[in-house]
Amino acid sequence: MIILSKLADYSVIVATHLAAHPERQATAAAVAAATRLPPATVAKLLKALAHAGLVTATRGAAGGYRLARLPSAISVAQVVAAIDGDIGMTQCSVHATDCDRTNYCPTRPHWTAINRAVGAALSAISLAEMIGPLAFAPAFPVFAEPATRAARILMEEPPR
Amino acid sequence: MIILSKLADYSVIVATHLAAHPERQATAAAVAAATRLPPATVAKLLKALAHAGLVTATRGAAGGYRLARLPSAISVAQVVAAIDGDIGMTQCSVHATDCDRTNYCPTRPHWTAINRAVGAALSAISLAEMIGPLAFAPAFPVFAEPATRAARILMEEPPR
DNA sequence: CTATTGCGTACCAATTCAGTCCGAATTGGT
DNA sequence: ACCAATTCGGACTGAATTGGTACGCAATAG
Repeated sequence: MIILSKLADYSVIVATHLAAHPERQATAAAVAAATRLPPATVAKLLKALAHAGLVTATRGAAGGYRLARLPSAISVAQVVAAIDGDIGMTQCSVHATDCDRTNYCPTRPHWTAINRAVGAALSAISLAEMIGPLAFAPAFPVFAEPATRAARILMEEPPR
Repeated sequence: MIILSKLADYSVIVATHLAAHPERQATAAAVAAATRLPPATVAKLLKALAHAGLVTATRGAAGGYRLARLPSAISVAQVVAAIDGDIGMTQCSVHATDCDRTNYCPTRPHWTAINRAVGAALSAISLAEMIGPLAFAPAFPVFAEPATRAARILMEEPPR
């Protein structure tokens, strides 16, 4: 099970690359060369990011892309959402009206809570943090037996 | 962007239904009728869950399915993994060898950390908790500006 | 004026996904 | 001994989504 689409994955790589070199403005081709991703696809991604307002584009010769804000002010969730749309675990959590089971489905409120948690996890990490070394280290084994409290999901930040 | 596949979503509903009625053993058709999901699909899901050892199947007349363990000992992550395979945010976090960018991709360690966090979030919730009322309530807005600490992602459990 | 670069859209190929069906194996009842 | 009910384990198909490309247009620097 792969949660992020390939394009969303790429877009984070592209955005992180821009964040790593904030001084110069890079063309789509240059970013593609640096990240070794397909040029046409990178161009498409940068267009989408520009549309979402995360990067600014200057046209014409000597044009290129540049982050619209500081790397610390752009979250991974925003980059992913620019490509894949809203984050949600299930069908009914994205467009709730489509699910005719809404009334008698007991799992729905839990899904929305889980959604919020996952979305928050991605919102909590900025591009600046993606460049640097690991800032946190969750220690839970992923497939452990269920813990008693869902609140203890992420770990404390280690002492720096 | 929808994170879980429809089948994984259904499988949680099916498993939750079994967890809600642990006394009787239900046929695939009965579960399908109760959940109003396509019968053939429910049968397929139950097969997969049985293969993963989460439910036990008894064949023959008066056969049916039953949870293999107590609802509190089965996590949502296990149900999802039985259908969709391992949980991972990106390609390279599931099968790391395929990604030839491993060496120079600075985002990879962060993804693995995020993966663990999401997997832990799903592992922390058992089927028993999916039946009952909400046990936790994350209060973070999903698309807020990135917080400084990724560790503060999930909220404290509210006083019961 | 021309080369370069982004913009928008349309398009194609391939993979994955949701769902169905069928024969075999197993068990309970008559 | 036989039959009906039910799961098991495949294969199979049709559709939807995704990844990736191509092309014409607009804008800008030199």
